[in-house]
Amino acid sequence: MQHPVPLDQRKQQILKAVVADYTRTGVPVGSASLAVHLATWSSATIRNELATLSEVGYLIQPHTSAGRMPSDLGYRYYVDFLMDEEDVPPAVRRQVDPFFAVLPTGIEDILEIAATALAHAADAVSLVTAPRALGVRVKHLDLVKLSDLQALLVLVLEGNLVRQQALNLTAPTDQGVLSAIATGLNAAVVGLNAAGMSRLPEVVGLHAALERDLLTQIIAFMTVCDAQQDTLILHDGVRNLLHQPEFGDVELLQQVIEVVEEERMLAALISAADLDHGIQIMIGRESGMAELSRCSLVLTTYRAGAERRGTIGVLGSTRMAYAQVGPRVRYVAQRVGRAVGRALS
Amino acid sequence: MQHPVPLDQRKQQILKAVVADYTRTGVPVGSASLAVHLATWSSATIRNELATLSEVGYLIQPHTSAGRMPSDLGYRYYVDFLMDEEDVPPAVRRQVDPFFAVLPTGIEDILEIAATALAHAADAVSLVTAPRALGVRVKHLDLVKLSDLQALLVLVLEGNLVRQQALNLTAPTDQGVLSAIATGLNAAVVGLNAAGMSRLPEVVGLHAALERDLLTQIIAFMTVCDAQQDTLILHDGVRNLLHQPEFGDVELLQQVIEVVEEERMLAALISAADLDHGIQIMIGRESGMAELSRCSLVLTTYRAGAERRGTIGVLGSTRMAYAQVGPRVRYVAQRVGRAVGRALS
DNA sequence: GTTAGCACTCGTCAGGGTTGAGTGCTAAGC
DNA sequence: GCTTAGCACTCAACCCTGACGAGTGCTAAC
Repeated sequence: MQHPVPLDQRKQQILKAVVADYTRTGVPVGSASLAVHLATWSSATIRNELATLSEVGYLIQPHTSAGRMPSDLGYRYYVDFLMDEEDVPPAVRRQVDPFFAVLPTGIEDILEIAATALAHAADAVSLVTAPRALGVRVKHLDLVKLSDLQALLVLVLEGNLVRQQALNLTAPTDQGVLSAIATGLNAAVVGLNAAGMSRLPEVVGLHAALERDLLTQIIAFMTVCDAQQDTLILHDGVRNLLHQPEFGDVELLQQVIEVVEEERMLAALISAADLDHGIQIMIGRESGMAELSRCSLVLTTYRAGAERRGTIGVLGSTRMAYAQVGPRVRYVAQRVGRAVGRALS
Repeated sequence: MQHPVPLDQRKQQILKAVVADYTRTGVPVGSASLAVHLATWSSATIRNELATLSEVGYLIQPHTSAGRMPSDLGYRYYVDFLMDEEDVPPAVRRQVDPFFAVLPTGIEDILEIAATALAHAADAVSLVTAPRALGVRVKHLDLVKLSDLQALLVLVLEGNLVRQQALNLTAPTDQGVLSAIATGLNAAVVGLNAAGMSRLPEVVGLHAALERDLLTQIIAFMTVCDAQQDTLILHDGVRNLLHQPEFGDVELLQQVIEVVEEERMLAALISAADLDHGIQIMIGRESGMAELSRCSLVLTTYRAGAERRGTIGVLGSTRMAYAQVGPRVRYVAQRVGRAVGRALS
């Protein structure tokens, strides 16, 4: 980010008032209505200041005889220096909490609930990624006979993520043998991740050949699991975009929905976020995606158990109430983290 | 359905032409343009016939000096008596098939892929439900220690659906005992559904009390699984609605998207479908949902393995190309059935 | 430095006339 | 008796116009 143009006290106050007004009404705001709120100065004075703020690029004017609205840069200045975050109102808490009151069985359920809750709370499109479990370790495994030459692998991963996969058998094998192999493998692989498993010493014993073969398939499957987890992104709340005047243009709406429905694009977007600083706000073109030039993203991480983390956030109009949305995203993130942590024990 | 008003050959031909034209252009069609396609009669003759078709309710006129468009009833007549289903073109097959070429691991993955594939193939919103597995039987179960007073139940159900749930233990129990109990339970419950399990004879033995308690929890969980499965509905392709002129009105779009995003409403819709007859087409208000009065549904079932079935279909504008959509839904349904069947072995 | 006053700009909206697609009706033709 | 050419009529869509008003920039006075 470039060094922002410094603003004196009054210009800051005016910029803040413009953001507040425009966020509320969606209509470019003029000097007269500002003069009502900021009774200290006349509309003429404010007009002069507005002109300066336009010159330095914090405000834009759709046409000469229109009021001003904040530019991406103006919002950036607002978010960085002027915004007073608002507490999450009790009404919203009461709306969110019930979602997490019923304890769902699987992680995926929690994430889906989180998406719905956040969409409601922030009145925007919510985005939720699965908690990253890269290189996660095995807690337990089991083999169930499917047919003569197929067995179902059931993996319980650290964090109680359960994954299943059909494995091929090199020779007809009955359930007794499979159970024996499962017991043997359990003793060997518990606590290992894919990398650790590939460094295991040679297997010996009665069913060594079969066991070796299965182990290879298991390692391959775990690698696939690792890769898949990154791309799971849930979303909800597309309906929330529709009642906003800026999306009255169907063209624009279409572009945004296309991005939201295309998981690849969302993944790119979310991985571009720099989430080391608690909350990341990407305003308008800052996301680097032309389709989202009129949209902003507010993202944060949730932590579940020992530092396993996923991303959660919202995508909405640039004209969103940043002062409200940030805290709400954090609030839901905290709830999700707790729920996921609990589900993973 | 009421008895439709019978139509003579020429009226049928004209109605069919109106549907074809209107589906293609989205603009009410006039007698002159029909006279080009149906060169046998002059525009005046066609005009007389159009008047009759309007009188009996098969066509409607947005205003006096406009052309005609099919009413819900008109589409119903078309679909029931006039429509010639079109083969799924090779281009569409080539578009759908790759989705099912990579064999995904879980049922949920297949369903998601199916939703995406169908959304592409039918250029509408796709809807997919999980295969019903009501009263499904247990194939295998396992218990993994989580903490002193908690164990993770891993259930492999018939059809290789894997479900997990944390269970409470009445006393601290270690993995060895849990494994022993799991082995014992496996012997007892394999092949039983929830109902069968509740009729099991009293358990006796070393860990009888604990085992009884766990069994109760397992039965409760299976009942929950049964209920949940019905409500899982995936959708994709909301973007496809946006480029259709009838959804240029954001109001309308909003209502439709609200229904699509609300799983309860979708569930009600799908359960209302009468799917004994291969494919079910609900036109406009036939769905009984006011929000969807300008939409149609084309639904069918897919079969996976031994008669386990889910629902798959599309939701689109009433002005959809029924002759193309039906076969495409069936085509994807068949692919999904095959894929699910294979995944369930 | 601030502000009242004023001329100016430009989007929005309502009114009015024109256009053209499409109709219903009638009377003539086969 | 069915078909069709002709014609008057209807009405949405479009464009043009002028009034309106929100909002500006500039200037001069305080």
